[in-house]
Amino acid sequence: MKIGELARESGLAPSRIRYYERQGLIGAIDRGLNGYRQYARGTRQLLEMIVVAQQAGFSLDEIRNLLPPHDQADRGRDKLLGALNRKVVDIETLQQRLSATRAGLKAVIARIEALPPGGDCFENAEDVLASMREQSKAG
Amino acid sequence: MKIGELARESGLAPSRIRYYERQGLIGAIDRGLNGYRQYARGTRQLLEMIVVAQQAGFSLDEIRNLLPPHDQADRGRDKLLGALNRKVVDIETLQQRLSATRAGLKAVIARIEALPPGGDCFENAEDVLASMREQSKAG
DNA sequence: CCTAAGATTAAAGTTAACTTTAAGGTCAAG
DNA sequence: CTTGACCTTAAAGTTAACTTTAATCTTAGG
Repeated sequence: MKIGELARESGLAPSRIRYYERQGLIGAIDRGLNGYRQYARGTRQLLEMIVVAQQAGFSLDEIRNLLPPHDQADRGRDKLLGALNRKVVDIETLQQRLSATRAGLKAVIARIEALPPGGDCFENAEDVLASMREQSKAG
Repeated sequence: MKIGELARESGLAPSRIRYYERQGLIGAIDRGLNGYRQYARGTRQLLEMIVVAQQAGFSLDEIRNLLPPHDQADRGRDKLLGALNRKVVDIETLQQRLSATRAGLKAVIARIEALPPGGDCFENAEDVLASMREQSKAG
């Protein structure tokens, strides 16, 4: 599979795929006699994992450390499992942060709705935000 | 309150606060006779809201549109409520995306753990990721 | 054979979100 | 009245994550 096809299938620009390669995210790629990159079937899934992780707020640098080494297959399996499990924990952390944020926002909204118009919103939001901070420490 | 004090209280660098002002995130600030910025009490909360929104994955550009105009107080109240409610929706969307991601990861982990060592991880992850994509469309 | 589509590289350009720098003005303390 | 901490600005520098450009090579089709 050449880069153009992989690009169409994954929805990523070829330049982006080459960029990820330069950044060490997808390892060394097989080359045909002409020098063209030849991708294995798994690469599309790998790219998707990268994109998913990015959407969850990970930098490419973090993702590189999260992904298994591209060479050794079996030592990679254990590292992959460890990385995936840590990633789940990271996502759970993020979820808790979002829950706290959402709860805080809802509290702020309730306060503002209960107020007579004309007051200083931020003045009244102070303790709400304080409790948000507490909550996020506890979470 | 001068910028240094606000910086200490908020944990943001003064340069960052001035940058937010240039970007229109905190509006025009009162100046003393000496030209120093004089911040109102609410500014610390405003900065915190900005940071929280950033951590939830919003760009400064999105945040600018989310925040109420800095001038009119009462028309601002309604816009603020609208913005906050939309933000809650945004957070809920993100939470759903994260849940889908987490579920997908857990499924991938279960698959890999069930495999005999030596196989091609990505090969087997294919339909798992397919179902992840379904889930995120539905969510 | 010619052409168009698609592959290659290195290097430069872009955008967001800041920080750093340079050159200065202000203010409280000794 | 000078020193040091803090403020001001405009402009330049930084980092991440890409994209664009330029110059060249390969391959498939009429």
